[in-house]
Order: sequence, then structure tokens, then C-alpha cells
Amino acid sequence: MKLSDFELDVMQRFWDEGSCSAAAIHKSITANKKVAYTTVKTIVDRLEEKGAIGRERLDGRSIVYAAIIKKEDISKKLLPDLVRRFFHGNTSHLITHLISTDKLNEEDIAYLEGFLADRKKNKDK
Amino acid sequence: MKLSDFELDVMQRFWDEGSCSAAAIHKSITANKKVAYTTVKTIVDRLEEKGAIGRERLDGRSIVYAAIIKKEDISKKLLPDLVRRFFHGNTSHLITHLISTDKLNEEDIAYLEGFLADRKKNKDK
DNA sequence: CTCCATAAACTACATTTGTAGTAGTTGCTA
DNA sequence: TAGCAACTACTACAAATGTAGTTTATGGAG
Repeated sequence: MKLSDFELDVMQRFWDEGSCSAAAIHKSITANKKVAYTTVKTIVDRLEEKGAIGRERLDGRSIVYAAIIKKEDISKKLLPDLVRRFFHGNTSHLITHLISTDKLNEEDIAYLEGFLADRKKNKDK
Repeated sequence: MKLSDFELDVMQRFWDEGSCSAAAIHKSITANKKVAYTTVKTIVDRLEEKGAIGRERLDGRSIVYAAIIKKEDISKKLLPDLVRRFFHGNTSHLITHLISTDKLNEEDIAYLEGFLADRKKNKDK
């Protein structure tokens, strides 16, 4: 399933906040970017058509939708694409890039070191 | 600058192989995906129009183009977007995800551990 | 009950993207 | 030096995308 940028932004709300009405999504989106309600509703309609979300129930006249596709299903496609394109398909290059470009603070590094240490312990066991 | 998927695929060739003619790009692209020469040429024209590539010289009748925008300029935009969307803006979550989902082999892990060790050594110094 | 704010459904439209055909031109080979 | 392979420039067009207006129906307030 291919989702556009705007569709992805809307899906984000469903993934983060669970089931939502179009009005709720609009409110959330509008915090960052001014768009008409009908614009958001159109995207919601398209997501439904694509099978990315489904109708869960009604709340008055409002349709409450919920995500059908999982976030992981999408990132599982996008991540390898990005790694292939920008890091010659080598994931560790991406990681060292992330570390080098100061995207990680000390806490992140410590977390990462701990993660690797645990991983090693479990493997040796 | 916003580039489409196909445009990105073409840019990849310029970034990896340096200056190229449209014919060379077409040959490279066709190894993976069958498209007409004119299709590739259209993308090349659009990239030129967008200022992503420029004419370097002529080789007979062929125009030899070269990248103007750098790979980093693009990844610097796309990476944070992806991290924000799929990892709540937390880069270390992306990294542990990459490690957990078996995207790294033992060699990669060793490299990463070494990288972290060096980093720590330099910081302490 | 009645009315209306609001929500859904439908329609509209410019731009971008993927895809390729055609026309016109020219470097090179024989 | 003539003819063509091949290259550029231009045109075309359907589908996807971002954006929003119009129409229609109705839950709920008074």
C-alpha cells in the first residue's frame, strides 16, 4: 500500500491516538497546518477507500474510524527504501550517520550501549 | 526541494556514479525496471528544471549532466521526517528498531560497538 | 416538533508524477 | 558527403495528490 505524505500525516493520528472522527483528525492536523475540514475529510475518505482505515462505530452523526493497517507495515517498506537510497543498503551506515550527526544525546547513547550489552548477554547465554 | 520517487532513483545514479548522460542513466535504470528512454529523459529534464542537476559538457550530441544538490541535502530532510513519523522523533528508537528487526549482522554489530567505544574514548580524552 | 449547526457524500480542479510518443537535428560511419 | 542512428526538445495523457466548495441529511437543542 502506497500512502502520500498527507495521508501518512493523517494515519499518524490514528496510530498515535487510536480511533478518531474526521473532526478530531482535523483538529489535530490544524494545530500544525491550516487546512479546511473538507480537505481532511477527503484524505480520510481516500484512506478508507484504500483500506488503510475502517469505520468502527458512530458517535452521533460522526463516523469514528480506526486504523486497519499497522504502522510497522508501512515503516517496513519505507525504511529499507531509505537505507537503500541513501546508505547503499547498509543499515549500519545509517546508524553511524545518525550518531555522527548529533542526533543522539548522551542519554540516547547510554540507552543504545545498554541495548547492545543486553543483546550480547542474551546471545552468549 | 521536493523530489519524487522516480526522480530520487535517477539522482541516485548521479550521486553514485558522478556525471552521466541521459543514455547512461537509462541503461543503469533499465537493469532494474523496464522504462523507455524518453521516460528517463523526461525525468532528467525535470531534474534540470528543478535545479537538482546541471549540464556539465557535451559528449558528441549527448549532454552530460552532474548533480547540483547533494545527497545529504535530501537525506537531511527525509530522515527527520521518517523519525518523526514512525519513531516519535526519537532517533534511538529507530536505531534499536533497526537492530531488533535483524537488519544488522554480527559484523555490523561489532562495527557499531567499536564505533561507540571509539566515540567514548575520544570524548573522555 | 421544528430548525439548524454540523457531518457525510459528492464534485471540482490545478499540480505533480509516471510514462511515452513524435518531430526535428546532427555527429559519425561508410 | 550522404544517410542514419541516436539524441534532444516538445507534446500528451492518465492517475495520484493537495485542496476545497456544494449539496443533502439529521442528531439534538429549545
